[in-house]
Amino acid sequence: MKEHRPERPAVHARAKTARPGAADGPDDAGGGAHVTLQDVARRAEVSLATASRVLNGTTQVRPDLRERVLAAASELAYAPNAHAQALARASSQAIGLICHDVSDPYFAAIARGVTRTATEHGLLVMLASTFRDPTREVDYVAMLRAQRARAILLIGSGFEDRAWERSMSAELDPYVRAGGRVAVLSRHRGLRVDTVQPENREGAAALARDLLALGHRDFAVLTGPRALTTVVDRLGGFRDALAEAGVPLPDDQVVEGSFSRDGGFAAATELVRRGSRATCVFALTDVMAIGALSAFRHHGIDVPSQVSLAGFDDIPIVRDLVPSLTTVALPLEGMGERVMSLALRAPARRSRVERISGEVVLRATTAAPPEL
Amino acid sequence: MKEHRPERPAVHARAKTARPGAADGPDDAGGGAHVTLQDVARRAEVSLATASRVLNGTTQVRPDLRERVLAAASELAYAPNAHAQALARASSQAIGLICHDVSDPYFAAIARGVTRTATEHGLLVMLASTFRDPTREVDYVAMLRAQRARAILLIGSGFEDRAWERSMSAELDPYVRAGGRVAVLSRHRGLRVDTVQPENREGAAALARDLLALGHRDFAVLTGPRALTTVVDRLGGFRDALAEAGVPLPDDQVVEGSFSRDGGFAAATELVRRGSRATCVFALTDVMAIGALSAFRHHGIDVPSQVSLAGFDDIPIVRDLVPSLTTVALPLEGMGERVMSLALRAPARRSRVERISGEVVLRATTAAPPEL
DNA sequence: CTGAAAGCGCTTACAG
DNA sequence: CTGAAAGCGCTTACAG
Repeated sequence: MKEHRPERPAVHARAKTARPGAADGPDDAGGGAHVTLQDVARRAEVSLATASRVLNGTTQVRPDLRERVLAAASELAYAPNAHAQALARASSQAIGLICHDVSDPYFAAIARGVTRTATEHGLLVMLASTFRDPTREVDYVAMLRAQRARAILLIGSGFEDRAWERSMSAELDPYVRAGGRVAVLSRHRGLRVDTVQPENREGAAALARDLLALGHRDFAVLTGPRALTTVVDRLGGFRDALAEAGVPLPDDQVVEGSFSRDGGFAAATELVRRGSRATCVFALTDVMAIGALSAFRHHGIDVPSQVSLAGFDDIPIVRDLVPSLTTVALPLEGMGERVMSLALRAPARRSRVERISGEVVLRATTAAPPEL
Repeated sequence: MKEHRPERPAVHARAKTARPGAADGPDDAGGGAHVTLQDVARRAEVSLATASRVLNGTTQVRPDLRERVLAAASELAYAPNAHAQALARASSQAIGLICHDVSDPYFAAIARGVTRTATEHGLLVMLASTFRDPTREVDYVAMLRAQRARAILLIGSGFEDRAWERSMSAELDPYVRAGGRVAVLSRHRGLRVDTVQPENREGAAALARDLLALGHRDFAVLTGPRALTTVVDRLGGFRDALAEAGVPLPDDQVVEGSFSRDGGFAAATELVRRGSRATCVFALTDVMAIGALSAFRHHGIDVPSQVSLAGFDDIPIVRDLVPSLTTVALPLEGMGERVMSLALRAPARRSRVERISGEVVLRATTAAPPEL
């Protein structure tokens, strides 16, 4: 195909900007320049405008010209420069997805829903993992804003922190003002953006009631960082439902760990160390519950005969655990689809909130409390 | 901040291109235009060039001008247009990551390594899940090429299909010729690009030998689609090692399923249905093994006392399974870092191949075969 | 150190 | 239906 390479125009008004790896001339062996629409037009012997029209299918173009353009594009393996298109059209084909960690099954399932929906709309997903660093989260929003992403999706609990909220708003507000779309999952309403909101409080309360019905009266909770809204809601809902039944949840029965398998392991271990006499333990997320399950096993404590254990989320793997995990099921993949769809809809006068209810699923990690 | 909004120049050589949501004037309530460098320069009363220099820190700029530019940018909440930058600089800040499914723990772990490394280099990751559709894979490469992604990473087994190989090369070759970088994980060498190659064959062979040492002589294998190179290598390595020990692997003891939890469940069920008398089953991936474990349990077959089970990959969860899974451990996150790093290095004369060896980890799903 | 201006690769009203 | 040309928002040699 070398002989097909069109000549660059011999005369430029001024010298071309030198670019690394963009050598012109005969010795472009390693790293030639990209083929441009101009190249295609020249080879098809039509104007730039015509070539553009053919390739975008906007207007009618005479069949023979059309053929020539298509042939030229294919022969040159032309790929339009998305940046130039984005600039000229003032819109991009990408959306941004910010989560804490894609390798966490919870986010992975949601990301699956998001990417599938995005693909259906011909959009590309730019993925960012913050690893729970608030600063990095703000930085990513700035990058996505620079990318003129069509929408920015914030997945995962926000931080209860005024300073963070301010700097986040400082990025988000101008983005929205300029026409950007923002949708979030599991956030406090402080952000005033379209939201998909799992009913954490209600789900945890329903779980508490089912656990009480099993006969439990001594509970412990494995929580994540208190600064996360999800933690506040799930813990609050659980505690309130217990209180309604006249069952207290002593402070020393609430152990904090990170929202991870190891965090759950550590928190459960700490619980054991404290000599907890809880007959039922609620881990605020399934991922923590998995760690707790391992910790109990490690300490020779049988689940559920000695202690019952419940999680929250219903990530795919927990069905296959032995014993299978009791949890509050959330339609994770569907939630991903919902946030993406929400962000694709025209903005509303006031922010929308889609509530997602959780469903308690009693599996094998919970049973009646052991006899005294 | 409304009063700070700089006036647009009153006179244009011709009317501004009308853009949806880009209204000028007083009623830009919903969806104003983005703030541009021009706006910043005007407010700081400097030239465009100076504003650009300050914001990029390239050249020295007089301190007072510098201050003014910085102040203006911050007051206007300026975010540079990455597309314009990409166009002017002829390079972008994004890399593309193509995998089969992010929500699969195997890919999730690798994606984690990739994104972490990308972040360290200030790069954004564009993520695409193909859900194992070869056509979609080629389409994504085209999109990433259009985005002028700095690098394209292909994660996951390729397809043994001439037609697919051709169309993939048709996209990849011009991309590489134009200076794009490509690195792949688990591919056949046909693609001639930098590769991180887990030693599937050797790992499976080592596993076979350890299983033989345990006393097993009757094996079965749960495979994925034969068109995947990973399947060919793992199955081949396993079978060859058995053959070396004079142990056959009958064709009817090799059951094919999809590379997923459900595929593993189905394949194991089929094995049971066939009345297999294998004492040891090798699932080609951990994800399949998880499904198989559930299937055996479902059929009342105890692992490992009645049948031993082994997987491959060592995804994070398998340590927490009960019984914990015997497998061939691959440094998944590290592999993600390696592909990303490979793609960031200058291209070599001939493609590099980094071999990653797997390590057999005997856990609780394997034991000596039951007495006859 | 600073500014005017060309150029990056497209799209699209405007005038045939 | 087609082409010449402006404009999208930046960067960066070039000439002070």
